[in-house]
Amino acid sequence: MVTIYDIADHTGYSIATVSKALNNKKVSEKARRKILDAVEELHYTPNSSARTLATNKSWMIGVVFGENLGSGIAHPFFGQVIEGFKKHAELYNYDLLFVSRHMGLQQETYKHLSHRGVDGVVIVQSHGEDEIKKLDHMIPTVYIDRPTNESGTVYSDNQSGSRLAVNHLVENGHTKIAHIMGNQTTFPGIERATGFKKAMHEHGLPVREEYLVDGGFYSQAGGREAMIRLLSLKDKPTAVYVGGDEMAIAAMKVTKESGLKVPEDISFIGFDDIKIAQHVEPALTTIRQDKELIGQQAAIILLDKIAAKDTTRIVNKKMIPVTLIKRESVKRLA
Amino acid sequence: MVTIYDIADHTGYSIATVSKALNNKKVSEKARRKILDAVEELHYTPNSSARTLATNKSWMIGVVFGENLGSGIAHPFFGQVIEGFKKHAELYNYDLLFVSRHMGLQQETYKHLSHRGVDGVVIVQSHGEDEIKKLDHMIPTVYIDRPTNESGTVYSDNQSGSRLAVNHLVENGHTKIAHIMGNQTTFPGIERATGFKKAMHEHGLPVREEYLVDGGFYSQAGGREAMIRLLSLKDKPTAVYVGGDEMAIAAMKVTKESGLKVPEDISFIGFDDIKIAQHVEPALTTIRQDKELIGQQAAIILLDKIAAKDTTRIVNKKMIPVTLIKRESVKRLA
DNA sequence: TCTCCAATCGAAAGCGCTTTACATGCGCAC
DNA sequence: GTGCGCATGTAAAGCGCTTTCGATTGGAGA
Repeated sequence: MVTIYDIADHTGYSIATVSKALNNKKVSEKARRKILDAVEELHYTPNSSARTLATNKSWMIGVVFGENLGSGIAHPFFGQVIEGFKKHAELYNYDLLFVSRHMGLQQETYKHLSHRGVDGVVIVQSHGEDEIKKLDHMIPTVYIDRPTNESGTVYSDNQSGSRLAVNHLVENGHTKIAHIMGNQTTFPGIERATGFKKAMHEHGLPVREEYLVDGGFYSQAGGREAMIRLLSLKDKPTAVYVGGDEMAIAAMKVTKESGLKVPEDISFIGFDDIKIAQHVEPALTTIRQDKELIGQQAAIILLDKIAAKDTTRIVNKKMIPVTLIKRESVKRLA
Repeated sequence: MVTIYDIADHTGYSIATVSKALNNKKVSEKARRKILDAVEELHYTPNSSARTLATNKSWMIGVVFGENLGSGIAHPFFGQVIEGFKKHAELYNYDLLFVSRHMGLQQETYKHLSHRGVDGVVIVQSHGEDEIKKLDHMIPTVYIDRPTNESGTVYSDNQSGSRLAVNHLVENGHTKIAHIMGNQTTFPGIERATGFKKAMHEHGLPVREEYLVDGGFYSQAGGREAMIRLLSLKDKPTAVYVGGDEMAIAAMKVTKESGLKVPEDISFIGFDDIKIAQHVEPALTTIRQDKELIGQQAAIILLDKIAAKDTTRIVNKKMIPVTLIKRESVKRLA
């Protein structure tokens, strides 16, 4: 391994001067030139551990996926969010460190992150595990899809999304509208359900108890179960607003299996606009979350925090607008 | 920041003893106990940079996505592969470092990786960019979906996949079979096309020039273009084997748009079995690559290399079996 | 009681880099 | 010729940890 000592020997300068030349500090042009030439010639590569040790700055950002996200990196929603985050962070020369979480306890994850000396942390999850809050006292942190009063966070405007969905349904003549909710301990689940109820009230529509079913943690299995419950009702809804595309897709599927037609008999609106949404039959009308933008904004918040050595405990929340994507799963009622 | 010096002061032992206790080296039970207690009490967290500097071992594995993979982490195929890789690497306490590649040149990526001192590198891409080979002389490396004579690599048994596809089509009475190829500078593209030709020959079927079209880099746009060319033929194929699901989905879509029925008029088989495949209409019959397994096997190879300080230049290639997933996009010819 | 050995611990060097505080040498004005 | 200030370079300490090798200790055996 070639070090600055080798460069120093080779050029006749001291290691201090070499270090300065490499860091664009003040040295004569002549020295800089000679040193840079030697760097080239000897194939010198700086050692980031040594630098981190000396400067206490790692240029790494830790990425933590919540345990409930089984698919991790490959998650259809959060994967894209992280990609958006990464693109922005890269511009500022940060690398992303995906830490392992098999140690189980969040407590351990938090220790691990500080062990690694990351400059900041982005946490991707939607519920529970408050233990990790401790992190924030130590390392700049930004949360995605999860509110917090201690830190930065970015999430979609879930309530407006619900309103968009209900409005669209009402405009198409629907009044018997059900809602398959995401788990009610998750932030998006709660917000979307709340928005749904508000929007129904705004239209003077009743929120019927039996039209409000829990679909669990946004999986197809959960969506399927919830829809089955809805289908077993004597007085079925004519439209259902589903708080997640995966659930919505499963819900559509099971209603088709039951012999009903989508959207002729029952209309559907999802939430997320994951890639699959446009490919199912009928193509799913849904509320699109801007995943790239969410990731990017999270990166912006985090980098700001890092730069500011933010000890001021500023709480920064960003709500990202959502849009209605009209496709084929909603039918106008005669 | 609390260091081993603090622990040493607090317990009365030297930093050497503290270090040993923390690393399960030989110290008395009494010392170990006192030290571990102090660690707990003072909330000591080791500093990985210092340790890496001293041991020359970072416990990080660098992850590099090829530039041609626009979607990066969110890629429907490679995202899952990396997730499989991660799961295995985690078991051995490695963290994954996704390095930024905006610096452009592979040359730079390679420097960056050695700058970071990662213990190993996994490269995810399917073509070109040979510059990165240099890496392998420095850092243990494993490639995914890309052959190399210098290193470890894992990929699916593409040729067998093609055979599976062709056999299935032939069994269903098809003889006029076209192939939309992945770009012929990519390894999977070449292999699948080769396998296709071989299989056709085995069945005594001609490989017609105009039935072999290039779909480019596995995108929907490319698949669409290629299919349009096939549809413009006077003598159309009755089945097309598409070297990638994204392309296949687009191809099916455009033939439906053209007024033809799938699979009644034209049957389709894809390759990959990405998540969307089962949701399109008709559900796509395809050759499934075992993404988790590919990732896991890549991790196994890499960790072996790292452990062996492999200077023996062993070339380790693993070919992962593929399976035919029958769904609805292939129709038996009358 | 004395010797000797094994077990246990610690001093110190070193990993590669940054940074402060100071030394050196130069040109310039007087 | 003297003195001054400035530009440039360097010595050395320090970041937190590992590891070698020698010092110390306690106890077993004679």
